[in-house]
Amino acid sequence: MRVTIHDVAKRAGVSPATVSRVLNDRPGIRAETRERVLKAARELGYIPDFSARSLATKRTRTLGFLVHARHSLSSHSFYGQVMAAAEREARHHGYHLLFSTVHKDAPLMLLEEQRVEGLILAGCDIPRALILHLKHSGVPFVLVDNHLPGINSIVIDNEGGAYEAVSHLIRLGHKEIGFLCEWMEDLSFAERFAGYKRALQEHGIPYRPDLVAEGEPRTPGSGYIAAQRLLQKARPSAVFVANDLTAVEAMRAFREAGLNIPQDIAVVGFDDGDLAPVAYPPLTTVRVFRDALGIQAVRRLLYIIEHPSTPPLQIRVFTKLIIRESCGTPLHAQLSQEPIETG
Amino acid sequence: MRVTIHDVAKRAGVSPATVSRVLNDRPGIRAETRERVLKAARELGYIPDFSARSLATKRTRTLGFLVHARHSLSSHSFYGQVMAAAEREARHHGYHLLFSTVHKDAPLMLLEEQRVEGLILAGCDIPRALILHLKHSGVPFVLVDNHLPGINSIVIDNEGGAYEAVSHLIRLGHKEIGFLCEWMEDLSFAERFAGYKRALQEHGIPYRPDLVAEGEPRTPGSGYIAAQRLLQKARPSAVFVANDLTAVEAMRAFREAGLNIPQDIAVVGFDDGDLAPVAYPPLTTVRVFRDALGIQAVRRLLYIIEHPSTPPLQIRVFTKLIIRESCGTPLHAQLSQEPIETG
DNA sequence: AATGAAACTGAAAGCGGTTTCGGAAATATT
DNA sequence: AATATTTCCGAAACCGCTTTCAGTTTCATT
Repeated sequence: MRVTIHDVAKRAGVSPATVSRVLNDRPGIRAETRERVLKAARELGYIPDFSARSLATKRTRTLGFLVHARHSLSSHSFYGQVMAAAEREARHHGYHLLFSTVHKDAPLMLLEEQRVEGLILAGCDIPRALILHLKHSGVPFVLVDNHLPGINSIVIDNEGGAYEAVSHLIRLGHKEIGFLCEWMEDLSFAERFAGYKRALQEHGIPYRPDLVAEGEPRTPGSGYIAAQRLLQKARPSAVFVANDLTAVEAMRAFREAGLNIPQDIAVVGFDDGDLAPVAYPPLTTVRVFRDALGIQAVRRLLYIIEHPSTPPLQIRVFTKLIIRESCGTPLHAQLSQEPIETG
Repeated sequence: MRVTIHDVAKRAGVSPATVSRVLNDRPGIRAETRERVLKAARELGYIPDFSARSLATKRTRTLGFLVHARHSLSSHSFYGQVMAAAEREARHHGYHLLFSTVHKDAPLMLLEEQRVEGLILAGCDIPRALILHLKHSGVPFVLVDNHLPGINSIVIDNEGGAYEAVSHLIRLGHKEIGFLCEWMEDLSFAERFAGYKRALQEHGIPYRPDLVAEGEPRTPGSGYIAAQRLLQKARPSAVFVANDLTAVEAMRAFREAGLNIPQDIAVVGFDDGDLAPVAYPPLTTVRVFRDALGIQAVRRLLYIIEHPSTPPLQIRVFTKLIIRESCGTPLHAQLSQEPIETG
C-alpha cells in the first residue's frame, strides 16, 4: 500500500495540510513541527505522488522535446546530444523531458492533456503549419536549429560559421571555392550558402554558379553525388560543404576522381560531429555547440513559462572554426606567413 | 477555462460517469447516448486531463528511457537511434517516453512518484548496484545492451557477431588476426573478445596475446592508441576492432604507420553506425539493429507491466556482417573461389 | 399485463495532493 | 490581567477523472 500524505500526517500528529506545507517549504510552520513532519516522512519513506500533485497544482514540471519523425539518420546523433544537454539543464531546474517525434497533432496534444508545460521543437523540418498553430494557441514553445519571425528560437550561426569557414579558405589562397550541400531547400543549408556568398563577395571574389552543386535530398551518399556533379562542371581548388556527412562523402568522390585532399582540393565541413575528427583526412569544420543549443532552449522555455507575455527572442549560438587537416596549408609561400588561426 | 468532463456531460445531458465510459470504450452504453456524448465532446474540443486521469487510474502510460550520464559521446548516436525506435513502438501502444540520464536515485524516483510505469535502461555502464536495487524493488524494467542473470534484458549478439566477423577474416585467408578495443572491462567488448577467441579456436588458430591491445577508457583517440600499441608488439595481417569508432581511429594509426588498408592490413569493425559507410576505406563491420533493440525493449517492458510475474527473459538481437572495403578480398588465389558471403 | 432479466445510467466516493479560510494558540501591547 | 496581534495549524473544498453500487429503463417472457 502506498504511503500517502495522510499517513505522514497521522504519524506526525498533524494534518495533511501541514505536511504539505512543510514539504513545499511554505512559511508559517513552527520549527519543532517541521522537524516532526520531516522525521515522519523520512521514516515512512514518503514520496509525493506525481499525478496527484500535478492535478492539484496544474504543473507537471515536464517539457516536451520533439524532433521530426523522418529526420535524417545522421541527425540522430546531433539532436541526441542537444537533448542530452537539455535534459541536464532541465533536471537542474527540477524538470523532466518527455521525448517524442512530431506526429500529426501529437505536440499540441501533449500540451492540451496538460502533460507538459512547454515544448522544444528541434530541427528545420518541423512543419511550418504546426509551428504557426502552436503560436496561435499561445502555448509556450521554442524552436531549436530553426526559426520563424516572431517565434522564440535558438539558432545556430549558420551564416557566420560559413562565412568564417570560407574566409579561412580564402586566406589560404583559394580563389575557386565550391559549395556543396544535400539540398538547398533546407533552411540551415540555405543560410550556410548565404555565408559562403558573403565571404566571396567581401573578399572580392565573383560568385560562380558552376561552383555550386546539390545532392539528392535525404539520400545516403548524397554528398558523393553532389561532388560528382560539381566535378562535371568545374575544378575548384577548395570546397565548403554544408555539413560533415556530406563533406566526408564528397571527399570520397574526390579521392575516386584522383584528387588528393587537401593538396588538390581543400575541404571544409560544418557541424563538427563524431565524424569530423576521424574522417580521412581529419575534417576542418565549423563546430556547432550542441550543448549550448540544448541548454539555451531549456532556459528560454522555462523563462517563457514563468513570464508568458515576454516578447519573442531569437538566440544565436555562435560557432567556431576547427582547423584540422582537410583544408591544408596556405597555397602560396607568401601567404604562409599570415596567421591562419581564426580566434 | 479548461473544458472538463462535467462540461461535456452537461452539454450531452448525461452524467460525467457516462462520458467517461464513452470516452474509454467501456461497454453498456446505448449507441444513441454514445453518439450524443461524442458529439458534445467534439463540439467542446474536450481533451481529458492527463494528471487527473492517471491519478484516478494509477497509470501514466509513460515509460522511462534512461542512459548513463557520462556515456561516451559516440554512443549518443547509438542510443539516440534506439530511443527513436522505442518511442515509435511505445507510441503505437499508446505510451510516451520520458528521457533521463541515470543520476543517483533518479530512476527509482520516477517510479516511486508514479511518473512512469516502467524503465528502459540502456547501456553497459548502468551501475550494477542500481540494477539490483531495482530488481529488489520489484519495479518493471528492462536492460538494453546490457544484462545480468535473472534480469529482463535485450542484448546484442556480441559474441556471435564477433565470431562472424573474425570467421570472415579467416575465410579470407588471414591467420594473424589482431583484436583491438577501448578497454576490456566493458561488457560488450569482453563478449566481442570472446567471439574473437572462439572463432580462432574453432578454426584451429592459436590465440596470441600479443595480437591483442586496448586503448584508454573514454579517451578520444583511444583506437589510435590501441593500434599503436598493437603495432609495437606484432604485425597482424588483419584486425577485428570492437567498435566502429575505434576501428576508424585505428585505421588512421595504420595508415600513418605506412600500412595500406586493406592490402597490408584488413580491418573489421562492429556497430555499423553512421561512421562505417563513410569511413576511408568504407568499413566492413557488424551491423547492430538498433531499431530492433528499441522495439523489443518496449514490447518486453509493456509485457512485464501487464504480467508482473512473468519469468525474466533475455532477448538476443542477432547481428549481420556488412562487407565493405576495409577487409579486402581473399589473400590467396585458391581461397578466392570460396564464397565470402555470410548469409 | 405482470414479472424477471438485462441493459443503461447517475450519485457519490475515491485517487493523493494543495490551498483557502477561519479558529486556536502564542506573543505583544496597554 | 485583559485585549490586540501574530503566528500556526486544521477542516474542508477542490483539481478532473474513474468506478462501484444501486437504481431506473427497457425488453423479452409468461
